[in-house]
Formats: sequence, structure tokens, C-alpha cells
Amino acid sequence: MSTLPPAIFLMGPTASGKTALAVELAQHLPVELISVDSALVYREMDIGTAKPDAATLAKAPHHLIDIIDPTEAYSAAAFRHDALRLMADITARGKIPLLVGGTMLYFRTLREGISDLPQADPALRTKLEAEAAEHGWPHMHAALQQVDPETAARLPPNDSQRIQRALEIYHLTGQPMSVLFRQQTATPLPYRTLPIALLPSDRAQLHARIAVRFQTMLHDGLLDELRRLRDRHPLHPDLPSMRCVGYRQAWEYLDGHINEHDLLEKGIAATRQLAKRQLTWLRGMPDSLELDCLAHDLTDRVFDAIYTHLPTLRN
RNA sequence: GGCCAAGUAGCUCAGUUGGUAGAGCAGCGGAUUGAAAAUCCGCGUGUCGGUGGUUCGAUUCCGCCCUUGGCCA
Repeated sequence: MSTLPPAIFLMGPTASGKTALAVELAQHLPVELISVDSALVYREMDIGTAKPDAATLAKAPHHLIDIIDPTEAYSAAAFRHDALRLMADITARGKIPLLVGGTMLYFRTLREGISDLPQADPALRTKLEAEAAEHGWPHMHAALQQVDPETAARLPPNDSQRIQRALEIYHLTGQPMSVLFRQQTATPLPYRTLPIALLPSDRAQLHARIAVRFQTMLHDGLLDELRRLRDRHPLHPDLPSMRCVGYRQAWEYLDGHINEHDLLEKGIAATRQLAKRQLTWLRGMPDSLELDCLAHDLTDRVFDAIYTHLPTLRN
């Protein structure tokens, strides 16, 4: 028997109803919510991220929402650090951390740890970006081959982001990323976790929800929200915040590159593609309890799963 | 009603001087270590509108029909 404190993971693709479910759980169980979402961290980005509204947040407070400006960047490592601290606090208060969200890399990083590597270096990234613009990513890949052949062998010549990161690490530490990866010591999460994966039994139904939701976002003023953001902050389209689904397409529309019809179509398609990638992650998540997010009795099933896992909560 | 144009993958289209066809997008599968709502990799059989004819062979040429768009009545 483990004496580790409990934690619940609620993982699901976009538009699967995670938030509503988490709020429901928070009202009946001694839990505190931690958002596991790379887009909800941004202040002032509310409509396009489907952020829970103020009333909902008042009812069921979420940690790690609205913690940085859209000009800033967050990361898996920062998330792990923040989440571990919050989980410890919550546990100390006698509550159970309920981590809910759709950023599967963050869940994995939390569970499996992350290597001790240098942070992103914006100036170096800009420099590498410029080199790549001139010579192309395959050339950068060849350069990586020279200093870190092992990593180069695993990366396709066009994987701009990972090639850049591997080069960045080499420049910053003088060591290949592949070597640093091997130095990572496994640090198991000190919690007894119940991972619940919400998977739709019918993809078409999830797609239908996604379409309706994106139309609603436009109706609710996504474009105005982006106009306000652009007025208040020195944003550009390559910022992580502006690469978020919906904002990227809205940006193209405001710049006159696409029309309203394409905005709708591309926004919905980008959301479907996001959901697909999330589902790929979810299928590979070890030990998770898979539940159909379209089931009418989903809430009951989740409560049952939690009571089974944590019998002391039932009374 | 007449003339013209177009009907090919879910969508937009290319193409075959006659040997049954391929791009982009969408979709599907996968990868995923400080940007991850990111980034990248892989997957293309579809009565080539229908039907007759010519031909060894028709999606391609010809006739008729259907549909859509435009022009003329």
C-alpha cells in the first residue's frame, strides 16, 4: 500500500467538456483545480482559449490560469515546477490536486520529469532563426549532425523547432542534447495518481462540437479581443500566444490575408487537428482510465472512478 | 427554348496528342524533453456526370441525355 498522497488527472481533447466536468467535481469533492493548458496561462486571451468565465472561476478556482502576458512564453519545465509547488500546497491543505487540461506534454513532463537543460535563450533563437531563413533547416540539421549526431539522426531535416532547440542547447552548454538527456535521473511523481482520459467514441460528433464552438467564439467577439490585444501589447504572429488555435487565423484575417469564410474554415480545421494530436497523445498515455466524453452518464462514471480509487471520499 | 462553357478525390483544380489519373487543402495514423493550441513525419481506387457509338482499348474522340453557370430569346 502506498502512503503517497492522491492526485487526479483529467485529460481530454479540446471541446470534450473537461472544464464543465472539473467544475462539477470541484463542487462535490475536496479538490483544488490546476489547469494543464498552455493557452489558458495567457491573460486577456479569454474567448479563443475557451477560458472558463469569471463566475465559473469564482465557483471553482483554477490555478495556472492568467499567469503571464501574451508577450511572454511559458514552458513544460515551468509548468512542472509550478504544478509541483501547487500540488504540495494543496496536499498540505488537506485537499486533493485535480489537474485538468489538454496539454499532454505538460502531463507527461509532470509524471516523468524533465532533463536539467538550459532555458530558452531568445537572442540565440533569433540568431538561429536568421541563419535558418538564409540557409534552410536542412542546412541547420547538417550543422547539428556535426555536434550532436545522435539527435540529428532522430530528427527530420525540417523539424525546425527541435533542430533549433538542440542547437541552442549545444551553444549554451557545449554539450549535445543527447548526452544531457542520458544524465536525467528518474524522479517519479510523489503522488498516487488517477489518470482519466476522455476520448470521444465518435470523432464526427467531436468535430461537430468544435465547429459550433468556433462559430460561437467569433460571435462572442474573438476578433475584437485580438484587436484589443494588438492595441495593448507589442505582439507579432510568431509569438507562442499568437500561434494558438483561432488567434493565428484571426490574425491572418485582421491582416487581410484571408476572408471571413476562410477564417471560419481554417479556424475549425486547426481545432480539429489539435484535437487529433491530443487524441494521439491520449492513446499512448499509460495506465489511464479511458472514458467516452460523449457518454450521457460521463459525470457519474467519473465520480465512480474517483470513489473506487479513493474510497475514503465516499460518505 | 437557342448558343457557349464546365462537370475528375470530401473541397478547389491539374492531366491523359486514346493505354483507366495527381497536386494543394481537408481527413486519417504517428512522433513529441524550457514555443507543445507548437513543430514535424507518413498515408491518395476515385462508377474521371450518364448512356450509346468509333476503336484491340474511351476518363480522353463523336452522338444523345442529365446537372450547373453565363449569354441570347
